[in-house]
Amino acid sequence: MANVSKFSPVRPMTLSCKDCSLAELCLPRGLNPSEFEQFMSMVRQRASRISGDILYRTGDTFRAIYAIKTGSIKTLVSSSDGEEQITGFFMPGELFGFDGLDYGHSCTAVALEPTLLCELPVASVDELAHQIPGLRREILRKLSEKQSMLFLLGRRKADQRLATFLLSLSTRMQYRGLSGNEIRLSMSRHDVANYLGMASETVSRLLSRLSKEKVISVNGRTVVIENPVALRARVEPCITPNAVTLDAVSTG
Amino acid sequence: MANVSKFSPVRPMTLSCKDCSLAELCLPRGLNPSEFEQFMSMVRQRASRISGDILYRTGDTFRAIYAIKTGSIKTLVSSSDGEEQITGFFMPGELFGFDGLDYGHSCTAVALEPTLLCELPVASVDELAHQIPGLRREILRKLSEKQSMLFLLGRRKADQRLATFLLSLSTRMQYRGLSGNEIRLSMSRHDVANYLGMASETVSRLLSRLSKEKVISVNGRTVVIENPVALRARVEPCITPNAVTLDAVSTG
DNA sequence: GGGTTATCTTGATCTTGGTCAGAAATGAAA
DNA sequence: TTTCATTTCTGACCAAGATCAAGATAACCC
Repeated sequence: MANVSKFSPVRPMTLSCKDCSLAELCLPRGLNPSEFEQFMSMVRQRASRISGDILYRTGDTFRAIYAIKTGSIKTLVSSSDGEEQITGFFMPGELFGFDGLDYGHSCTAVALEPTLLCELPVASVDELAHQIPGLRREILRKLSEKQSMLFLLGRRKADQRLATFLLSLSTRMQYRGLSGNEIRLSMSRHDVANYLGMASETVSRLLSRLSKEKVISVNGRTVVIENPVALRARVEPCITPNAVTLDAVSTG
Repeated sequence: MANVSKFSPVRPMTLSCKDCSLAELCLPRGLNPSEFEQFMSMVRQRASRISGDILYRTGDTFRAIYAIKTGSIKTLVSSSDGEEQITGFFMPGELFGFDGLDYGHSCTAVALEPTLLCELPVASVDELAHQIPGLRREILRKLSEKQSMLFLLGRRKADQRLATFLLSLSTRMQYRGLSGNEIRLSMSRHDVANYLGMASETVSRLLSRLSKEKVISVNGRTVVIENPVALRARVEPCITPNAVTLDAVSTG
């Protein structure tokens, strides 16, 4: 699968985190001014011109935490026989790369489209924790997010999983100031299916069904949520609002 | 569900971690002597006389990390309509309680049998990280364990999930010096099923089938692995040895 | 543009495993 | 012991969803 080419470093540019439109999103919450300065001084940029580029692979030594500026990323683990499990999708303003903070990366990170990243080089967990205390909380948040995903995969039917997924994407878009009604999926049906533990045909069928029921409208990889209330009703009988978020679920 | 009574504190006893037969197991790896002293001085004990006792609930403020001395524990999350998802089982020598290190416990922890715990009071993550650096690694390990469980629930059939579960229990028993051939399940079929995302009838049927095929023998809650090679063969075509461990999978 | 390839949709089966129901086993209480 | 409750097992049935097999679209490349 995927391209073997790597993300390329981009010259620092004049850009500062302070001026970045995503600053409110991608910076860890609760950094004080001096922490912020420190964070900023460390950020570098990397870019992938095409989709399929690999940022890091399973086993690579941990070197940095990443924030997405434009584009999107998937993280995945693979088994000995080549089977893959997608463990997370990441959108602009989201942080990832926490996987394998202890003994090298446990995931592989792949660009889903041309993508621009901000990279925060970190040599070790200790350094990370010392330099940016706010990032520690981010790790713990990811730890507790696991439960949502276990719940989703273990206890929910295919249609509920897909509805939850769409709502999650929508919520995450809203978080970065967009309406969240029109979702541009950067991943294939196959990827969605893999992530949600079902067949890609099932994803197609469920999207068609939701479309026929006027809950959403689908045009290629663009999904418009026509009736958010109805969509939410698909998951609500079972999952608490809390467990529904699914935001950036992954250890990525 | 479950008993509302709480675990009771037990007077410190003369016991020291140094003399504990589980020291090698439950102590975080890589503590230096001074860290060890510090760890030891903080440990208190709690006990549950009966099964069903609740150690902490979702929402409770985080106060301690726990190590199991005897007995076992399950951790679970529940949705608004009372549905429960078991997120982990913990056996003697295993650490748990990391869930909700940031904003209070995200799980509920319930005794599966009379259980004796060692409690390591920790007021906050910061304190934890400062006082016992080795514990930080433990948190990260749990973070990366998530992938195994996602893989298992998302990509594996019911029989593979059950086989993986049995092998995980066996491995964990071996880790504490037991043969791991004879497994005493402290949890009900219902709990196993819940954890693995299937119906309890399916667990029964699969156990019967494995028994009929002479891979295991089942007597109530005691499972003897008669043919470890055959059992391993059920999961191996698909999962890497790495992903199979499943040890104490949970955020608990 | 036209041809090629990958992705997506839809239909037709078939299998896995869930649900329902009742029997058997186990355990706890009197 | 007898009774009662809980857990477990097994069978019968059914539905969700996987798999197989074409087509239909869309993306890509010369």
